[in-house]
Amino acid sequence: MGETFYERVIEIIKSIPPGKIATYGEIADYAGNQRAARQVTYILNSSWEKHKLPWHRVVNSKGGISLKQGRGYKLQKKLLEKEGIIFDEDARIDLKRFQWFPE
DNA sequence: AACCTGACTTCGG
DNA sequence: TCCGAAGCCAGGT
Repeated sequence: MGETFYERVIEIIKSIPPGKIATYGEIADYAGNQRAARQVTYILNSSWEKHKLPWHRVVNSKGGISLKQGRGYKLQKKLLEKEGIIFDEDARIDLKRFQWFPE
């Protein structure tokens, strides 16, 4: 694991396998600061390209996509569905079935 | 240093 | 279950 919260967040996100998803809060938790979920979004925004992060595999605690329509919402949903993830009629993912947990 | 903001979360009614 | 409010973190201004 990396030295800083930032590095650990990067590592964790990179290790989320295809077909699985993780939540912002969960990632912040494993990275060492359970209350820094919002910071995870910041790291995602600023560094997903640089580290080639599978950004689409990160969703909110309700199992839904937080991006707004017109700002990546459709793309994220499409990428996840392509990996086999299923959304219910309320556009939510069944966390019990698809949530990934680090070792 | 103060204030605003966001791809968040938790909790109470 | 479903909001709304309040908590929270840190970068940008």
